[in-house]
Amino acid sequence: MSQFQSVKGTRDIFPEESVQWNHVESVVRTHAALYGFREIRIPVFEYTELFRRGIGSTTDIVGKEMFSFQPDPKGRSVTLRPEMTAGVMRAALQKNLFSSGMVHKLFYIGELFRKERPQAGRQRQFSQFGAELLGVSSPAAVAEVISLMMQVFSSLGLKGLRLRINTLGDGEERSRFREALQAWFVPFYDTLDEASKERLEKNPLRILDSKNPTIQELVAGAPRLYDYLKETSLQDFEKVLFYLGERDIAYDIDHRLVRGLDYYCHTAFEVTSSELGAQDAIGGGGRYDALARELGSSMDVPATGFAVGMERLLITMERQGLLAALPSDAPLVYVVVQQPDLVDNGMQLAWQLRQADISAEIDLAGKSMKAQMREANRVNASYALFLGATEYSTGCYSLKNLATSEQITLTLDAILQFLQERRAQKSLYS
RNA sequence: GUGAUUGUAGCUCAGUUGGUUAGAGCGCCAGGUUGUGGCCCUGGAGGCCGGGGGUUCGAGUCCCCUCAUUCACCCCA
Repeated sequence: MSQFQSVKGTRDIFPEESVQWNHVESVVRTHAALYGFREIRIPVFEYTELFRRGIGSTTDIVGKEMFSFQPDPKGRSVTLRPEMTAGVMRAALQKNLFSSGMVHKLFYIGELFRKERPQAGRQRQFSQFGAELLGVSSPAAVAEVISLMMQVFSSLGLKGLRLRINTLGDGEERSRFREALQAWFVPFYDTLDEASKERLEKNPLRILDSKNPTIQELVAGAPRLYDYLKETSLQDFEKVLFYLGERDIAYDIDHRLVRGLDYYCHTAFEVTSSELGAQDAIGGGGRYDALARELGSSMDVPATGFAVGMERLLITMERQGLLAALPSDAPLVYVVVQQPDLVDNGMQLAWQLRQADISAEIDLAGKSMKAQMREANRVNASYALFLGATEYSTGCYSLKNLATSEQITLTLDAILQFLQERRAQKSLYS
């Protein structure tokens, strides 16, 4: 259309929307602090090898969705982060955070990049917030992570979200199950669709959560991972469910839930929203005890984490009408100047208001008084402060409440004091 | 990567079987007595009808290509 076109799958967030993002982010920060998670910020790109090893080379993300490039002809390939977990783990290992067996609780908010075809709730650049609990892995740790995530949702006012949860067992249990599953599907090979055939080779577990109805019918009769779990794994899962129950967190056990990333084990979970289209997963996570080893660590770093898609979260909030009532960023005062020869004084006045912590705007384009008033109305200012010849000579200013049309005339000091009180009240209610 | 969808003013959209200066609502700007907005009234600015090629006396309307959008598959947050 125009010569100005953002890259496919990317978008701009203008001020009206930024208010919404800031709101969500501040709720995230507040609750993370409540649980003792502290923020980590890591690079937007990493060596490609990190993701290949961390996420798994059989996954679509690594196979075909990474933005990779070579910054220097002889250098190593690097990749725009398609997810956060591998990077967070790398950072922790690099800093040797676990030398004394410590536990680290970290959260993040940041942009990710995946070269997928854009559609509703899916972009090539998107944002997630999430948390990683590193250094210990236990049902208690899983419960902490899930309840942080769910508490953010409920604090934002979200309703009707569905938490699905499952256990994937440990590596050994999973590989026995995997073989059994493969063997079971072989006789039905010809009835499988293309995608499932490929999965049968690479990652048979993922056939379980196929969207294809005929595949789903087939899956109903397939072996269940549960039957391959040892007592300790089952008890581990039961304990997670126990904690969730204690905290009044509703969940559905879903045996077909298989997370797409290779590093998960034991508990895996996903939160979906019926408000979204086909891309209905708003957040997900699980335990990934083996990730550190996969990345080459010589010691075990058991861990649990979750990630939530900001865009999908905001879409859901929008559909539930949760974005309308957010506090506005409108100025408290709009300074209205009567005559051109008073604009310098007006500028000074606006500056004085701001010095007193009162948000103030003033016309910068030499507009008529009527236009200035319209502008004051348009930016939704609470008050108009008039500066004309009378005010200039008397030192008393007229302040108009734009909602009630009431107008008072006071000295500048009195007005500053009045507005500071109003500002305090305003922030109390917003 | 596959399949479909849409592309006309800042925004949401109309544009009849192809036919003279392409429209509406909202928004924007300016007026409606001299120092005061929101409502109302009047006027105004703003579109090579996504881009390129073709058919035709003539195309926003038909055909092809291209770019972009949206939705679904795949996969995932």
